[in-house]
Amino acid sequence: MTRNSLAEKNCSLARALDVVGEWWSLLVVREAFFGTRRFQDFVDNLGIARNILSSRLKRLVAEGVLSRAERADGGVDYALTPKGEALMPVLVALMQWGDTFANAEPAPVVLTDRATGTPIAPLSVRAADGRVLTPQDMRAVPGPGADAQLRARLMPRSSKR
Amino acid sequence: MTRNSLAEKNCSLARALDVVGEWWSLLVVREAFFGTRRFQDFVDNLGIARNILSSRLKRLVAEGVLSRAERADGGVDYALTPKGEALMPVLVALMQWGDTFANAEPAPVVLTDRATGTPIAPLSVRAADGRVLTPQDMRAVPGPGADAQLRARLMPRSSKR
DNA sequence: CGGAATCCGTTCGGATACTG
DNA sequence: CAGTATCCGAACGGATTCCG
Repeated sequence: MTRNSLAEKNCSLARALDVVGEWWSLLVVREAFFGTRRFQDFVDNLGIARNILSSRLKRLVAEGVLSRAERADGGVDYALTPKGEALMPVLVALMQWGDTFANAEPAPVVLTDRATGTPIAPLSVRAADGRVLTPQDMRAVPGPGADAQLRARLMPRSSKR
Repeated sequence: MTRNSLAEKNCSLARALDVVGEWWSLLVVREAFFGTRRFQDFVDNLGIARNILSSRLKRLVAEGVLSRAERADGGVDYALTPKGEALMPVLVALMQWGDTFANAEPAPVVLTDRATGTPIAPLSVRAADGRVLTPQDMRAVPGPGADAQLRARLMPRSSKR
């Protein structure tokens, strides 16, 4: 299995990518964040092919990222579940990185704090005590779910780098 | 153009995905974070096909995410550039989400603060003043780079939701 | 060791048409 | 409106081979 093999890997990142790493998935999730709920609106706003959208929605619903509800008038609403809302940091991280490094300057969309109307802060990785960490400040260590191979790969190099 | 059309879109997220959204890209970046630098090590650690790795490395170098340097002994080193290191929040966000929602419980890898050895904090989106924001606390507004269509889509819905 | 090149099956994704 | 079904070209990705 080409893609699914990723999910089997001993890696949370691969697992996450297996769920939302497909080409349109995160765009669909972002649309949902923006308030889009109808099939047709997704099509119009994203310019996505209908069969692909159908496939992505199905997958996201199956994974519990979106909920699907038929309305009284026959329409169908897709909305983010808590699991889907938990993807916010992922979206924000990607958007901010895109704005900073991969864009032709002017940000098309700005996320603001509803209370103050001011833009949100740049995401930063922090220690448990709140200190902002750089990549050099961090270290990857085997967790409880690490297999032997992974453990061997992460432990030995004491502080080489 | 199938994929490239994404990059043309008026959306930082799409731009970011165009660069690091391909199937192996973020895994490669994560490996680089873990200290992997040699072609063969990427192959061994990720189980990626050599031609695909070659393609991804080339792209990431071209995009300025990785640097490529030939060493005295003829070997080649790939390392993260600042632009690549700036992807850390993206990786962390995905890993944490995967750990929390898409995994069979035990985290295979734990990122720790090198100074204290304790796990890093969960990522959270914050307002400019540091308050933690929920998705409901946020609002997407058109930025300076928004086109007419996007502007029309983001403005009108005053506070509906 | 670090690729480039080729082969080949699978999948992706757009377009279109059809259904309820 | 919300899909489903089909077609088809393009891309992906693995395996293998060859090379400096």
